[in-house]
Amino acid sequence: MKPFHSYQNPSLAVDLVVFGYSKQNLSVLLLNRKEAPFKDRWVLPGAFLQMEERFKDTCSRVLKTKLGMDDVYLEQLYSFDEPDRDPRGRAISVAHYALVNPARIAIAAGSMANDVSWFNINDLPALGFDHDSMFQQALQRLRSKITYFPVGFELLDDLFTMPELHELYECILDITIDRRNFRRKILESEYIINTGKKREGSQNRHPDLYKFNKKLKKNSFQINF
Amino acid sequence: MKPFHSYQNPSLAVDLVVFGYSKQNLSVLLLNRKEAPFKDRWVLPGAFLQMEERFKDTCSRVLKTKLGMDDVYLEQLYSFDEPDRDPRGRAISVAHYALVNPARIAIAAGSMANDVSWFNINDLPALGFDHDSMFQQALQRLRSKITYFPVGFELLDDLFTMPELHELYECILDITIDRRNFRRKILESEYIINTGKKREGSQNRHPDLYKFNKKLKKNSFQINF
DNA sequence: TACTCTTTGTGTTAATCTGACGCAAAGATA
DNA sequence: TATCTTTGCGTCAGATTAACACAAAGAGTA
Repeated sequence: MKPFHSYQNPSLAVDLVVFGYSKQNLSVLLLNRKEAPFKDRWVLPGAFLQMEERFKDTCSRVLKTKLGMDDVYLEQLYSFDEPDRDPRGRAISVAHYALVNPARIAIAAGSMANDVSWFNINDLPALGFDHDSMFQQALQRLRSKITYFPVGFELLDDLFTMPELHELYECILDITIDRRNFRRKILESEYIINTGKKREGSQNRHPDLYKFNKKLKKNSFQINF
Repeated sequence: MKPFHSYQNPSLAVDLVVFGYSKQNLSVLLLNRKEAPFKDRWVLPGAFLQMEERFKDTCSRVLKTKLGMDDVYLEQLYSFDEPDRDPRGRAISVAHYALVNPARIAIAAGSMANDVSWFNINDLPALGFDHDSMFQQALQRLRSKITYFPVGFELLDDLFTMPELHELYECILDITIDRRNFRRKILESEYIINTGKKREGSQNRHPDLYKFNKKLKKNSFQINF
């Protein structure tokens, strides 16, 4: 199919804010550019749309081929259209964010090791293009979303403990939440289920293992921290 | 500037969900198509991007030339990219929504009268293209936004009464809200100011006239109804 | 002028929710 | 068995909310 419109259209791309949570750290995946523009600067991974691709297809392609990730939570954020956002010419980018559990993927393998890296969100370098504002928008969206939708389980293992979930929320929202009040609110929301099992191996009392409730009655809730 | 990317890019368009509030009715502006595809069907107003235009420029152009509107509240919603969403060929559309006060614009003037019309949101025809889902998404966003950001004043006159604001919220959210509790919450949010004047002419007690507080300390709040 | 009807502005109160915190059980170590 | 830390469960005062009562304002009417 050919475009039916009269003038030469802008290039279309996606850019990805890939969040990973590991060891009480929320991180973002960045790429070190090897060519101009923004040579040697860190940027978000992205790619131009290929024929007949939908945005999510392009995102999956990037995640798969550049980063070796499969089956990732993905959400469209916003489309960036400033005419000069790419020095090479007019390009429109549809920003997305992804949530991955770094434990499940082999990221720093092979040739990638040098130019792909996780950065703690509190310690980011200045990014190329307009990627700083893409990141800010993604972080804002994630912070907002986690208070009314169970996206946390995308970042954790299938089984997790209450303290782990608690730390995730504190880390993402960058606030401290009373442990006991957090437990009460989360349990009232009914979006996690106690499996009856316990996490073994720790020195002190073994915490209960929970899993996410996949048959939520309501598909949204509101928790105010 | 020419695209620097290799393949022929999809066409790029914007589509607009224009909300208007009048006489206790929330309405959307629709266009009756005169050509195929979707001839004689109602659709959202929209247009293809022209050279160097940003999305908002294109939106303003549509609002100005097709609908005679200036200076309208506008927000980007979501980009729609299904390959077959336009039978004429691959086209990507960035949906926006706009809030206007119908009293301020002369809409049904001249040649437009036949093919442009307001529809109550509860009484919409089936729309062409994928515009039904665009509308649904816009309504959802508006409902969410109005609970944490003062967008209501875009739909009302500069001066308005408490009962008018109350009705606007009930209409948009499609719920009933206790009049007195609504007053308390809105006043606590400090996003409106009592002007001291009163609306004259009504048969009963003359309600106070309020205006929106343009120097809000906090730029967001949360009201739960 | 006094009475009625309706709308609008203000206040009250009981029920609910929230934040802050106490305490005991569980597990490992000494 | 005692100690230390973490985890699970409960309590309670203060804040917030929903439901509702009531008086003031305005216009019409007898």
